[in-house]
Amino acid sequence: MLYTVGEMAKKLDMPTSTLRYYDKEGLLPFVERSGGGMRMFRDEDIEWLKVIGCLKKAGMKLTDIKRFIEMAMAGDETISQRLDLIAAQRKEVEAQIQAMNQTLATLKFKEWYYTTAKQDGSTDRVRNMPSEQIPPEFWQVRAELKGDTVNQSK
Amino acid sequence: MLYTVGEMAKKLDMPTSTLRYYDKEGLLPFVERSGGGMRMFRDEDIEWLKVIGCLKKAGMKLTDIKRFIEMAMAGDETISQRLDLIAAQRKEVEAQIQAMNQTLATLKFKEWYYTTAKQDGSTDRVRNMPSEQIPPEFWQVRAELKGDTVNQSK
DNA sequence: GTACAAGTTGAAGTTAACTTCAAGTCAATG
DNA sequence: CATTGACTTGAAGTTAACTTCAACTTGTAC
Repeated sequence: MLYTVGEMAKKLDMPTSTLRYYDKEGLLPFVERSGGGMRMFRDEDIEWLKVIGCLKKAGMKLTDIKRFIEMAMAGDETISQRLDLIAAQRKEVEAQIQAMNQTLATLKFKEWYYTTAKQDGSTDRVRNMPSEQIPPEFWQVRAELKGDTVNQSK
Repeated sequence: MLYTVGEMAKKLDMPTSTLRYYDKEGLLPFVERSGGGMRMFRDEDIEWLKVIGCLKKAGMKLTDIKRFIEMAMAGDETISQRLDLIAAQRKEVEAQIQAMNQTLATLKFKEWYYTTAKQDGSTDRVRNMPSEQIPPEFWQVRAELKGDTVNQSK
């Protein structure tokens, strides 16, 4: 089955302009052309585009994704490099998730903070609250926000 | 304790240009000025800057962060709005973490894929491998990449 | 009081990843 | 074979969040 750029865009739920842009940037060396010069996507190209989407979500720049695609086009001699790149990116994403969890912890503290303040009708009490009155799961986050040093695990 | 923009930048490990930019954009209405017009940061401003950093990591735009800061400056009447904003952002971050985990799953599949291909010296076998020979934890991800419909839990 | 590092401002430049536009071509339909 | 909607291209425009620059001022150290 062959698809025009518009059909492929609909399948992947993205604008045609993005597909054309990716092609222009060299990310889609696998798309063929009709006699009249139109892009013809194959079914298996969907998988490539989904991989591109994954790498993008992982935070890779288009130029780096391009290099990955070029490696893949080069064939089996690049398998090891591709593995390295994917493994590095996996570690990257794991680090990002860790960072996001830290951000989440801070937001949860702030949510508790404003929930408490809302009950009081004022931030006065919660702002100056001593640690003993604060749920333990927030101790770490609050200390970091305030710049206090806190007991390190050791 | 008072700090100049340079001292504060060092404390927060960010360029002075960013602090000045944030100030220009109205994110730092709390910084005072010396007689000669220099920004004087207080210790408690560090906390505000860390909160701004948290909201930025959470994916908020500077204009929205500005609105939050303005609310905080307005005082206790805005507690409820601030709570709503933080709670919404917390949900946002939870969704982002979920999405990141999906991306991670795809990368892990790809890592297995290229590890297998590397052992074979070719992608041929793994590319056409039937599901039975693939570790079950990758079935879902591979099916989504290929666009296959897979058994939904129901 | 002079040097000089560090501060100030407004304006312009940068970057990535698109999007929009204009002018023209292709292909399916009746 | 004419219409029309979807396609083509290169070029220019957009956006957010900064960074850099130039010209000038402030504050501290000697």
